[in-house]
Amino acid sequence: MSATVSHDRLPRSFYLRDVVRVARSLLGQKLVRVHQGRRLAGVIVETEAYLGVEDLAAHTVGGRRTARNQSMWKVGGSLYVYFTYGMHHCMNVVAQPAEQPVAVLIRALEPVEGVEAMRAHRSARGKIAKKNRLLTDLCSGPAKLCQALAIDRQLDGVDLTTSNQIFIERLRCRAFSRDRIAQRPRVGVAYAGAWADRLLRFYLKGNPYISRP
DNA sequence: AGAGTGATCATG
DNA sequence: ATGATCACTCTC
Repeated sequence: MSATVSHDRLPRSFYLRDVVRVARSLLGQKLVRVHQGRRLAGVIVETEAYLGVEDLAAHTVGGRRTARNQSMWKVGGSLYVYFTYGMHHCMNVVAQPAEQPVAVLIRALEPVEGVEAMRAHRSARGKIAKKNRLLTDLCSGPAKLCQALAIDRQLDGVDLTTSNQIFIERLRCRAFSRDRIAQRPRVGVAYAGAWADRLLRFYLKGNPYISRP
């Protein structure tokens, strides 16, 4: 046994639950990326739930199943990474059983391990905003955190319960209480009609690491 | 408020 | 094949 504290990896059963429940329960858990032998990690502070075939904002709306989004159809605990705007990657945690194409977009982290490597990754990509030298802006957006943790399509479809490259460790046994979680409309989905107004974005109230106030 | 950037997807 | 779109970020 190691003398250091070891945190349990979240088990399959965590991910098989209702996607909104998973989105709330992921707050406060630790996302770990092992990259070039180093741990890059951050505490999840902001998420969004995407509800599948009926959700006009989801990539799987209407039952769409394409080369890009096929990972969303996998079993809960799988990773879905997509590329957009010609330059950005975003990562999602798939929830519920296979063939139920729902997922949780990870929108922001509080960086806690490998911060200097994260900064290097963010700087390497063209210009880095001066404000991004601040710890609070290093992982304060879905594409920013993927850049910082070196997450791209190579990781699409991996199983978070077994992968050695990326996984989620349990820091909290219980989800935060309702009064500590803000519930807002999702970002960037104005096109989604009635679904644009649904309160499917979750973040820790008052947390300085979220993507926007 | 607008540019950047190219994969992706529905259409034909 | 083609063109519109895009679960974003940065700078103006």
